[in-house]
Amino acid sequence: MKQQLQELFAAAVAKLKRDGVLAPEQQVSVRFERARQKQHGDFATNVALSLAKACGRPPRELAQLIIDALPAAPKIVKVEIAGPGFINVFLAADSQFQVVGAIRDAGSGYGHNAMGAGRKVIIEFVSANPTGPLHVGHGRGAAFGDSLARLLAAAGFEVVTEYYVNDAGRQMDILVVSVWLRYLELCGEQIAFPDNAYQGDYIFDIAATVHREHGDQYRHPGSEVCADITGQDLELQLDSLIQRAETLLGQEGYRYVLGVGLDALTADIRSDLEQFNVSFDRWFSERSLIEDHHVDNAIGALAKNGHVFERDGASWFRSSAFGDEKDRVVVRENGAPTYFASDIAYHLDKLERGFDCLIDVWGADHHGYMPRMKAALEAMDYDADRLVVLLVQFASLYRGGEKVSMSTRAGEFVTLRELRQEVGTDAARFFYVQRKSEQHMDFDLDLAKSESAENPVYYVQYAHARICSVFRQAAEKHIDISDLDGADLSLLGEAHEIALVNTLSRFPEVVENAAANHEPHQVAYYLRSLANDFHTYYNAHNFLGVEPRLRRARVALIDATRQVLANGLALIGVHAPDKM
RNA sequence: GCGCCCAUAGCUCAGCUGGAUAGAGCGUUGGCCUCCGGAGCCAAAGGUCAGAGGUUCGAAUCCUCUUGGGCGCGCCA
Repeated sequence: MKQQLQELFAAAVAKLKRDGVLAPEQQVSVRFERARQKQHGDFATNVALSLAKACGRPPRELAQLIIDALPAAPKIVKVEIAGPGFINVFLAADSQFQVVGAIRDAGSGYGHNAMGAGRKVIIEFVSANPTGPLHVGHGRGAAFGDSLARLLAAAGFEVVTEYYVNDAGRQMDILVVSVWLRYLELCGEQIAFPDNAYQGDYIFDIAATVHREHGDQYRHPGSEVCADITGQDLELQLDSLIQRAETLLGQEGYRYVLGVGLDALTADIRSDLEQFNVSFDRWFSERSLIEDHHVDNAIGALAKNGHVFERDGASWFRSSAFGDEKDRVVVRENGAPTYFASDIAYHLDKLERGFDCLIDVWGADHHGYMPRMKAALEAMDYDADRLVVLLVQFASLYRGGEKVSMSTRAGEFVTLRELRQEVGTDAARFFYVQRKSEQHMDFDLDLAKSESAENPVYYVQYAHARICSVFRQAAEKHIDISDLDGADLSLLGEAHEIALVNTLSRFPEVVENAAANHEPHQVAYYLRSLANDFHTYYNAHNFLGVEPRLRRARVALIDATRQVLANGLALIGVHAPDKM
């Protein structure tokens, strides 16, 4: 509808150009907004206001000229000038109800569009280090990234989702040490477990697996393991323990412990996310990049273009030449590539796989990382704009009015699993996705629990269940609601029906806007308002207990409503239940 | 010190990319059919859009400054 209006008005503007009212070279984009208030009609445009200055006429006079130049359109019943020069358009009510048929025809495809034109997009999100379970902070990124993927797919993009597994580097070493020390405790050794190793209970479970499978095979005397490592700096102590693990376990043993820990943690994360209704097309291993020499190749690509130099025994990428605030190390003095180096390789890999657009969802604490990543793409002759980084602000967690720490090492965080089990996946996802991603978020656990019954998600789901219930009632009471396709929609026209159908027809715009701006929260807000329109209608009118022709029209309308509720909920990964 | 994000009702948040009288939920107060599910509906109260300038027909929205909060500024990941 919006588009039809734009075409009509574009025609009017073209006529004014021919008549010399507007300069032929004048750039004009007619934009329509839905009127916020009923007395302003259905749609409004400010085109006369924005063009008034350029053509030297008062806005209201220009508005009249545009209206006079408008081609005939049966769907428009009235056009009027309002305020300083807005043009308000009033549509014929019966033409608006046609969307009911369109929705029922399109089914689950209603609201989808072709904006993406099949362009390939890869969305990387969560990508939490596999050193412990996901906590509620990760939940926000998961809910956001997954909803965004659904949204972009609905907008005609070819979407692939990926989880980048940081299975290389020091954190993995700390994991090995943590597991090994707990294992040694299980063997009966006296160990002073370091405060800065991973404290969580899940480390015991992994250690128990090692012990169960290999008994005392990796056992060494506690005195030997812990010799000479007291009294130093805590991080240095950890380094010493890592070295000790390497020498005492040997390469094979070390890799084994690492593998057990990594497998257990990634499997845990994966099942956790699946129960959160989030699944990834691929889990991409950082380690594989290093072992397959992709990291070397990426550094080579930078070097080939002359952007790598040596200093202090390390290799540096001259990212400052591309807008970064300083240069960055890619190969350490000890010969090991940095995390940044593998990340460059990872992004190069994504580009080489043919993705037009790379979307990274990062926690806000990584924002300083963006300039160097973009710099790397440019240095390898790629357009940096192909990388879109979306920052998700932190969720500050409160319990009983006090801020809760979310440190993985301390093991004191609230896990996503706990949240899910307490409030449920649907409520949690809706709660997360309601906030736009760049908004700071206060997540009060007590509140989330106590209000879970008040969560708007139930309001929306209830609307869906209620409609399903109407259909069940009809079947039970043998009320005829067949041939909805043949319903005479012109029988509709109550104020509540007009409000409802208006909201229904808005859905495609909401999807397009939400996808274009990467804002899933718009869908959540839309759904609330759609559910509100339905509940209001439900309370004011009877569907089944009216004469058959009107019944058929009304049931067709609520069937379309059910469809849009289901489509919208699907976009944010929330179930649309038949009953609650 | 430098950089990024944020500040809207008592609380948690929207505000359609600069539009008309700033909106929801929760909380508070008062109402609703013996009828398709009351996890619902209707109504009321609640605002100097952090503050000050600027841009223009028009600013919560754009620019500058100030205040207040979050987060960064590693050969960690």
